Amino acid sequence: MAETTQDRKERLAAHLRRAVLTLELGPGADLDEVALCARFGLSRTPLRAVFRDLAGAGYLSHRANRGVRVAGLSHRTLRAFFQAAPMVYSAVLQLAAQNATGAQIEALKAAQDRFKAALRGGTVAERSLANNRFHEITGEMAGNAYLLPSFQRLLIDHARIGMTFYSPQKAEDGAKLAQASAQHDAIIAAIGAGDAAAAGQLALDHWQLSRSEIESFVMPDGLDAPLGVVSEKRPA
Amino acid sequence: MAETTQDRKERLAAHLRRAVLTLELGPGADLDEVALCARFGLSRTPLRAVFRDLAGAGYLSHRANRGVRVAGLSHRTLRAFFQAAPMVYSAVLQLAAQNATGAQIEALKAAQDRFKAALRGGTVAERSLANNRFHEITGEMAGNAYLLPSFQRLLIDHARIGMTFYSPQKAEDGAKLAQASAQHDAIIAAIGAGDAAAAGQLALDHWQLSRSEIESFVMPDGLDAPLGVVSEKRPA
DNA sequence: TCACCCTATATTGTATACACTTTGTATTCA
DNA sequence: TGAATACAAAGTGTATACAATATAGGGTGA
Repeated sequence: MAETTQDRKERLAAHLRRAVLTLELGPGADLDEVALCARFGLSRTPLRAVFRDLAGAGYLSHRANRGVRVAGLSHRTLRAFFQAAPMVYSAVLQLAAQNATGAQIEALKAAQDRFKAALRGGTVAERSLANNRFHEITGEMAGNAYLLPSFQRLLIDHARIGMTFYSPQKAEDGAKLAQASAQHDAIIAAIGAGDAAAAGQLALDHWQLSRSEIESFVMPDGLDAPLGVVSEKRPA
Repeated sequence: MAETTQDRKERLAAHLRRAVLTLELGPGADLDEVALCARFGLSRTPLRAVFRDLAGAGYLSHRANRGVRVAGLSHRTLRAFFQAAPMVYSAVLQLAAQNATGAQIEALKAAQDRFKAALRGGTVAERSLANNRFHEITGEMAGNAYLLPSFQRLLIDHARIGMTFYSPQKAEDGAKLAQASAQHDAIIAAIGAGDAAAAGQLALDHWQLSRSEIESFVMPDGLDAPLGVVSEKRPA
C-alpha cells in the first residue's frame, strides 16, 4: 500500500516526460536535483538514474559537470526532423497494420476517444498529450525495436513543436484538428483491416497535415498593410 | 598525466562497447559490477552511470533488481532488423552525401584504409569493428539526430550478427568481403561527389550483399548425402 | 521421494558524506 | 576604469555504508 521507491521513480519519470512534452519545461531548461529530490522523496542517486534513463530516451541531455537539461530544439534539429519524420512514420504505420494485436487496437481506439474528448474540452497540452499517446501506441504496434527509438524521439519533438506553434485561437485550427481526428479514425480502420499500404499512405497524409500547420506558423501569410503604415509609433 | 575518473569511465564504456560488438560478451550475458569496478578502478556509482548510458544506446539492458545484461538478440528481433535496415541505411547515406564535411570524408577514407588492412591481416573481430566504424562515420555525416539512434542500434546488431554468422574459412567469403570493400570505395566516391541518389542506391546494394551473406549461413545449401548416411555414430 | 518453506548468501538499490568542478563576486593591481 | 585573480558559494560527481531484493541450499513434513 505504501508508495515504494520504485513508484516514486516512476512518478518522477512520468512527471518529467510530461513536463518536457508540454513545454512546462522548455528546451534547454536545467533541472534542479535537490528540489526534485525533495519533491519526489528520492535521494540523488536514484534521481540521477532516472535522469540518465530519460537522457537515453531523448528527453534530457547531460553536460559534464554542469548537470542535466531538457533536450534542445534548434532550427538545426528542425530541419532533420522534417527530413526523417515522414519516412519513419510511414514505416511504423505499415508495420503496425501488419502486426497489431486485438488488444492493441482496442487501446488505440481508447486513446483516440481520449483525443476526441481533449479536442472538445481540453487544453492545448491535454490535446497534445492525447495525440502523443495515440501515436506512441502505433509505435508499440509496429513492434520494431530498431525503428522505435527514432520514432519516439520524433514524437517527443513533434509534441514540443506542436505546443510551440499551434495557436489555438486561429479560425482554421479547429478544422485542421477535426481533420487530424478523422485521419486517426482512418488509421485505426487501416490497421484493423491489416492494410499496410493504406496505413503507410495515411501516415504520409497525416504528416502532411501536421506539416502544413507548422509551416503556416513559421511562414505566415503576408500582412496587407502598405509599406510605412505598419510600425508607426507615437512618441511616448 | 594521471588518469582521471572520467578517463576510466571512458575506458570502461569503450571496453564494453567493443566486448558487446565482438561477442566477447554475448547477447544476454550478465555483467558483474564489482569485478568491473575492480578492473577499471571505479566505484559502483559511476560504473552504474556508464551502464545506464550504454543501456540507453542499446548495448545493454536493465532488469529490475537483477542487474544488467548485454542486450538480447533473438529471432524475433532479427525479423525487425531485416525490415528496418535497408530503409534507414539508405536514408543515412543520402543525407551523408548531402551533408558530409571535408574532414568527415577524410575520416571515412581513413576508416576504409583500416578496414582494408583488417581484411588483409586482421581477425574476424577486427574486421567487424573496422566495418562498424566505417558505417558509424556515415551516420555522423548524415547529421540527423532522429535517425541516428535507430541507425546505431542497427549497427550494433549488424556487427553482432556478422560475428555470429560469418564463417571466415568459407571460400566465397573472401570474394564477398572484397566486394564489400569495393562498395565502401564507391560509397566514399558518391559522398565525395555529393550524389545523394547514388549513395542511397549503394546503401541498398551494400545491404543486399550483407543480407546474402547472412542468408547463406541461415539457409545453407542442402547436403548431398542420402538419408540415413549422415549422423551415423560409432559406439564410444 | 517430492514439494514446500525457511534461512544464508550474494547481488542490487538507496542514502549520505565528502571531493571536485564550475560560476559568480569581490578585491587588487595596472 | 578595466582586467585579472583570488575567494566563496553552489552544484555536480564519487565513494562507501546500509537496506532491500533475489537466489541457492538445506531441512522438514507429508
